[in-house]
Amino acid sequence: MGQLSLKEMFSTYKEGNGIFKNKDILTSRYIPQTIAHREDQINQIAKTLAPSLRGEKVSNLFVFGTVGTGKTVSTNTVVKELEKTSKKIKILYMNCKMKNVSDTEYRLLAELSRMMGEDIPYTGLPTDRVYQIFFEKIDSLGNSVILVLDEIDALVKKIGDGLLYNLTRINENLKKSKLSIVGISNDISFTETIDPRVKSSLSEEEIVFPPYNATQLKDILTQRAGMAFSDGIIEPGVIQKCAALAAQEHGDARRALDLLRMAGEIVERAGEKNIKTEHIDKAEEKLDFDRLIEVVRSQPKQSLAVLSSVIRLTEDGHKNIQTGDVFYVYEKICSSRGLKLLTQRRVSDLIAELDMMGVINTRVISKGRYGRTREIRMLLGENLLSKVKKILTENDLLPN
DNA sequence: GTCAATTCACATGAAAGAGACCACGGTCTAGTG
DNA sequence: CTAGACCGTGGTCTCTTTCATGTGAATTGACGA
Repeated sequence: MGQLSLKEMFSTYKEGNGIFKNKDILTSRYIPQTIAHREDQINQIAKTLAPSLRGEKVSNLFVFGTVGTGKTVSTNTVVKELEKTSKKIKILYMNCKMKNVSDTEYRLLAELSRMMGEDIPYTGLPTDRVYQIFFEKIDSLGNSVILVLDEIDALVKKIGDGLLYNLTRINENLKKSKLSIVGISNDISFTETIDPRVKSSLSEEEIVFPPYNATQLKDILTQRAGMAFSDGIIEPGVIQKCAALAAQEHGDARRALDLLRMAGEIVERAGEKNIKTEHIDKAEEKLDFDRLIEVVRSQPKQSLAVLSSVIRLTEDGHKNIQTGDVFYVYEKICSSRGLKLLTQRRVSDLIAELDMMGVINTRVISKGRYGRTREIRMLLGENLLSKVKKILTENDLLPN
């Protein structure tokens, strides 16, 4: 690429041919002034947390709802307002899905302590020591502390409910401060998996966020699009289509916003003037594509080797691929590349992980006398497959 | 023909190990006045 | 005397292995009609 074309590219990029006024408004980081169709829920949250203004202990609160129903935004809005209103309230917000922050008890406590200004090393300390530091720090604040645990189901899945148990009982040992927990979860059935004692104390109050329907999504999109895009860019029907697609996906507003933003980016890059409905289709395709490629690219070598085995078997025309077949091919790949050979137990887990990520599709079936196994199918279409194969080639893992 | 027992090929769980990373405190060493 | 290098100990974290147990329907074989 020559100097000039780079320069040209950057300058058109900078000007962005006037599609976006403010792209940030379409990202999930953006917190809108008013949250449409969530007044009831926000009021409920506010009512539950309000006693903290008088220094009283607030009931622990559980917020449910599928992805993109505004749980996080609504909770954050209330909580931020509380913090602004009273200096006696300290908010600790933690997204439990964050990698390397909330993978373990230690890290989570350390991070929370850090939020309160305590310097804790990333590793090396005994966990009970970190507990102690955390307790003491909270008590020393002498405030109402509200701990918001977003995606709390992910936390329990990773490190169990022991931490939650300790947190719910922490008030018994606190002299000056009071701690309340706000748990946010996508998974309503999640409470069934935790210790009943934790469950009862955690869900003193519960608030459910129902999914948005298409009409509500349309309102939200219209509101945001007006601020994010330049006037007259969006052709009629685009918002409707976006809302309808997202409504199919359990009323996920985040998805809807992503679609709209991606459509805008596609139009911007193509140097066109208007967003048309077909751009939404393209956006949907591209979002899925990008996500999957990113997932594959971030996989460790062993996992890629397993994926490579599946691809190999598929391309050789095998139907009904099962774990044993994959392991057989995987063994060959490992020995020819000098890669360390994992046990079948581990490979079985890797296959399950690939399934979770949506790269392959598996189903556990029992074939009677011939055992029980996973039936494995490739999911990737032509485009994705060739891109994935490129990644495999980069890692020298493509058979032959 | 019927029905319970058997069997296969893994799935799934739990526990424990390996090796990397890190903090902390003690000891050693070289440099300084 | 002191700052910094170095070492040993004790801790966590992630990935993995080892051992153990579970699973569901095709197959088998005993039994009775």
